[in-house]
Amino acid sequence: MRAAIDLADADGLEAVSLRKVATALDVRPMRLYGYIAGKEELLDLMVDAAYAEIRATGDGWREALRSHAEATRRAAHEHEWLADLLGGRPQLGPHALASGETVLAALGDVDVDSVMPMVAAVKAYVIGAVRREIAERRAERATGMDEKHWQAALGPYLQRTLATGRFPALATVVRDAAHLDADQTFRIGLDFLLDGIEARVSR
Amino acid sequence: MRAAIDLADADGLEAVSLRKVATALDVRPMRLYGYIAGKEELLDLMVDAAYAEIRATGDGWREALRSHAEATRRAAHEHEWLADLLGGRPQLGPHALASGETVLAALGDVDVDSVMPMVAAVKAYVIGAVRREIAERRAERATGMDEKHWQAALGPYLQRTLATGRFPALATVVRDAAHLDADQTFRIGLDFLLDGIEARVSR
DNA sequence: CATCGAGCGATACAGTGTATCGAAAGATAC
DNA sequence: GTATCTTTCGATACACTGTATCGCTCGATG
Repeated sequence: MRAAIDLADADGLEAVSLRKVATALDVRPMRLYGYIAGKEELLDLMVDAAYAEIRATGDGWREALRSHAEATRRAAHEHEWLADLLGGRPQLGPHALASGETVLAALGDVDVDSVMPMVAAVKAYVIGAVRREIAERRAERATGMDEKHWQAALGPYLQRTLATGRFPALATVVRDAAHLDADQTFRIGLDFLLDGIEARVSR
Repeated sequence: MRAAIDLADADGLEAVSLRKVATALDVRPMRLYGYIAGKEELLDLMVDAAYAEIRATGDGWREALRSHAEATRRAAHEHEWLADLLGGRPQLGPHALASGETVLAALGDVDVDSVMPMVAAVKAYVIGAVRREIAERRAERATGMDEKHWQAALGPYLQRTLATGRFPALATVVRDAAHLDADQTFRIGLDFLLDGIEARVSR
């Protein structure tokens, strides 16, 4: 599993193959099946290992949810392949459960029936936000490699398409709106969600 | 692309191979490269085609965002493979842009700098929520196949793990909290988010 | 009618995950 | 100490995957 994570960190998830993991461990490929049931289980183990770093800190439900969200995002920045795997399968490994425990422990004084929807909503938001963020980062890395303004980076295609006048509202927003960076976008969306939760919970 | 969607609808995304698509079209595999650049482009085309059904309806920003979210979820229910692809790469195809246009058009009277964060947050939530929902649905289908209560469905493992006492908060929530169905969970989270947006936008 | 060019597809290559089964090694019984 | 049994191990094989290469075929042009 550690070998697989190293491979994925270096060259992405599609670089993880049982054969490469085996050679990294100086072992014959079939030997891996003595420890894992197949590749899917290996991926699950990788995700669970990543959850070891995802913990909630601070007091109160809001700070717990916020810190858990930021920790998840941080882990995905460190291991971009996590964005490909998060939410893809239910995570019930020990580290994932321990991670959930840290956030639920901080929600002790919240109505028990509200806890699940709250953390489910935050987790859903984080998964989607991180996915989009990593996807955009990869696209920037693939094309451009240096240009900061994605308008120019993703090239003539969008410019041309927006110039057709078929998407007036989209063109207006792209032209007139301030473009926030990834950190701001993530935090604003998270604040939206936490504000909405606060309004319903404390009422 | 239509052939690929049929394959994915029937047997999941991993059943989509260029060879199978080719034989479905009664064509030799290499012939496909006259129309697409590779498999990734085919997947992008599939996603863009799915976006054709994802539109925002109704008046006002809240109803636009809500309907867009529900439409996305509906599309993912009809094409479960969409959950695997959503958010994985930036979507700039014509149908995806047209989909975004319908929601942005309904946000005309919102401060232009607030528009992007609003739709980004909703899209992120939807992607994550749908992913988790489909993942859970698949897990239920794989194990059990009939049991409604996932506590029993995912078997002795969780029961045993929770019984260890290492995750007291988790155990309490699982035992005491009401378990909502997927529809309710999705809508509650979406309402959290829309409420939070409303609080910040109209202020 | 001949030549050329472009579209096409058979073949090939380097991979992938995993099933099978013979060989080796370790543990047990005498 | 030897013989049997059992468990562990790995080489090989299979059915796939996406895609590069390149010779062939066929239609259009001179």
